[in-house]
Amino acid sequence: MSTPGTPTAKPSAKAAARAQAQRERILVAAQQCFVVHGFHAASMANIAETAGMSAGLIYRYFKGKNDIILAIIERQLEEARADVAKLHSSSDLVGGIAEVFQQWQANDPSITSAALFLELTAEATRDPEIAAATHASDKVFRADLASWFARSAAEGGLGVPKEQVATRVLILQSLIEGLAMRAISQPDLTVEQVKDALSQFLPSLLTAEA
Amino acid sequence: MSTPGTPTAKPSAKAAARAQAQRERILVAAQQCFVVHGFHAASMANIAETAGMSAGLIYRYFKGKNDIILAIIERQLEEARADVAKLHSSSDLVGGIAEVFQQWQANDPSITSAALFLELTAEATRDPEIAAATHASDKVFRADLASWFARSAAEGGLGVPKEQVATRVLILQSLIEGLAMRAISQPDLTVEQVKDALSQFLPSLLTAEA
Amino acid sequence: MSTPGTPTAKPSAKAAARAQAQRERILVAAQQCFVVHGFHAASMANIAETAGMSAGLIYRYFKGKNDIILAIIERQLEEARADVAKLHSSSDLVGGIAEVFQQWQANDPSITSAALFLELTAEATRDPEIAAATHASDKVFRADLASWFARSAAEGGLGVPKEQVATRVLILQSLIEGLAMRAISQPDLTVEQVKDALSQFLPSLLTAEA
Amino acid sequence: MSTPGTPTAKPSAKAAARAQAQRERILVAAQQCFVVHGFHAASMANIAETAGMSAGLIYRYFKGKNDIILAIIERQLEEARADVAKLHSSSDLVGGIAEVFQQWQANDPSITSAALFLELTAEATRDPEIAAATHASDKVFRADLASWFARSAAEGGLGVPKEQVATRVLILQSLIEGLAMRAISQPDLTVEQVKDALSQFLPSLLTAEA
DNA sequence: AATGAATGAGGTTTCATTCAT
DNA sequence: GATGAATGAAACCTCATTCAT
Repeated sequence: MSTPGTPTAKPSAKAAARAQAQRERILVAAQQCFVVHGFHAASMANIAETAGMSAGLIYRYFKGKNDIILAIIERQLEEARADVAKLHSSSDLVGGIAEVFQQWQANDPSITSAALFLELTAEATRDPEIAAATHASDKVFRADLASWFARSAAEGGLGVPKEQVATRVLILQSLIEGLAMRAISQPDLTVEQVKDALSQFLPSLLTAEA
Repeated sequence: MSTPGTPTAKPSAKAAARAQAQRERILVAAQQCFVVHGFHAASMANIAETAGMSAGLIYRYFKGKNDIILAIIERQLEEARADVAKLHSSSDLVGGIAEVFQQWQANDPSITSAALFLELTAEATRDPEIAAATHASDKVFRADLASWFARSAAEGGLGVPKEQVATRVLILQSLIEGLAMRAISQPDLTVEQVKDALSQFLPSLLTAEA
Repeated sequence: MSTPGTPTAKPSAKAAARAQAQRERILVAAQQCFVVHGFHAASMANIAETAGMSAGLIYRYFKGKNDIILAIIERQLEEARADVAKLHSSSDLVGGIAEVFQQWQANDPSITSAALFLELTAEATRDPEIAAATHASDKVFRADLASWFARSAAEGGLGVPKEQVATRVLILQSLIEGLAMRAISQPDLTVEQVKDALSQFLPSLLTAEA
Repeated sequence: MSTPGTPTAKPSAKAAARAQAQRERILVAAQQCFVVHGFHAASMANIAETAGMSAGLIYRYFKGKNDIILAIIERQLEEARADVAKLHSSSDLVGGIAEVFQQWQANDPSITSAALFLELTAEATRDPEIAAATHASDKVFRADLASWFARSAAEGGLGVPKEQVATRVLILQSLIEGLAMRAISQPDLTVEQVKDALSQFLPSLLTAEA
């Protein structure tokens, strides 16, 4: 079936690359549409137009709308993990979180929108597939955070006592996710206020002492 | 039929009362449907059936689906304020929040569902009317909390220094709302863990000292 | 919920009657469309137009296209049984079958079209629901025929020996159904030819002797 | 002979042979798909995959889906004629028909599926091209049978009186085609029952006497 | 006041067919 | 010759909303 005389490896590799690029194009468009219209209000036609292709073509790359949502959750996990990694390295947790807050408030498309994050979590309540993906994603994310808390300072961690790790991760994560809601519900909240608040209460979470 | 010749005043008052009751019936049904199916997936037929009335009748009391959503936001404000009042009176903030968390996790219909809360907040990003209602509601709620923090202990408050109030309200509210997401994304989180965490970190928020 | 002062029985009976009438209207239109275009080629829009209603309304009375097909199979069974009953009473089997053949050939809409019958049977090969309905329907029909063969002449039957019944029913049914195909594939076949052929070979099927 | 630079005659002959082989490959795949899914439900992509080629390539050999169906009817004619020839030679008509019945019931892919046969006949009701092909095919088939009936026993025929031929062909063909429907609608019918029935009623069709 | 039948727009999805490579 | 990505039309179905009764 392959053209005789040419190695099959190269064309198929090229095709796979193109397919991957198309998937990416669709996901970017979908994320944008979901942010603007919401999961259910965003139509496939909408996504297709944003991606600059016909609606039917999307089904060559995704099984359906739900499949797109699932893929977006995975994207989100990767982004979130990258963000966490950035927080570690910067060792300026307050500044890092404040920046994320600011991006949420500005609806910065370079990170996952706060609204999308909320809607996605709500949807996990109803769609079992989304629930599974969300829970798995969340578990990995928590493990990342926990490992950072538990590692010794010499290894770039915080050296938090083991029996304290889960508790502090819980508080930190709640605080961050709560700020996602604040970014939406309290639009006149300034980054400075957030920084002030975090400066005051984060330190007690990050000390090595019990 | 009503007695002929009677003035219209009394019947109309009665009618108004009935209208209010009908609205309430619809809202209760709608809230239930929204929790189960989400805003967009919940159909008017669904709501009508849950309310035990015909679909057409709903349009006598609400202009449309959006109108119902708006009304539900108002309901939520009232409920949230009532919850805050309960927290004050009990003076056991940790226990109170933990209880709310538990209800969220169990999807207890006696309080606003966590999923509905999230979806509603997300929707505020898109619908200006909902945004306005949400922001107004949030403002009142924050004012309630702030007043409680600011009031002296003698008056049933916490006696927090005025310049500290906004900061602490921000942290507390973020924490609580973050727990709404935890209730969904981390289903194996126990109330005990939440209580432990809160017991450790809430006190510093509630002291009268700077 | 019902209008006070009026008995609920009458309106609901009326509603049920109307619903039944609508179902009938849809089934007639569907059968017509299926005959003209075939099962899959006939669109819901097509059926709706033929029935003189909007496409969406059909879904109030039928769960989907498959549901309509299933209902049509049941209709067919009833018609077929009625036809068999006619054959008994007339005691002119040859003339009766010849008439059916003529109606098949003329695509007489008053009986099930031969083409629809064939397509439906073919579909039973693929759709389990249709298979179940078809097999059940066929069983009942065969039992009707068998009972006629087995009953004594005094009771309006043929008095065929019991051990011969199944065999003869098989031959008769094959012959009749084969004529459905002849009506389509051999359009210049005349009723007279059919009558001649049946006159010659049916008698041996219908005698009481072995 | 084949010196380089020769005219295009031989290569084009080769090309034609290849084209014929490709058409055959497609037809085999199509028939298989039609049996499994039906005419309309079988997709071109499906056929292409079964044939082990790309969807686009099919259009080099066939004008479209309808063109394939037409070609399949012709195939069927050839197969059916071959089957008839087999029946003659075996001179065991009962056994031959019973075997065909068994293959129909088992959906044996080596002969035309009963379901495909039915669907195809039904389609003839609607598509004039298919009708023409079917009728022509049927005519040839009947002529084959008639010639067998009419030929003298010495010539390997049955020696049936000329004025009886058409009648008996009609009955025989109806019976056989009716068994195609029985194979589908009466799945618990056994080959033995069919053989018994045929043994009893076929002889009268095959005698040389009037 | 109340019903629920009816509509029409719009949603997701499939698929025959074309065409650049 | 061969591929398979791409399109566009059309399919089935759902639902907010209206309106005669």
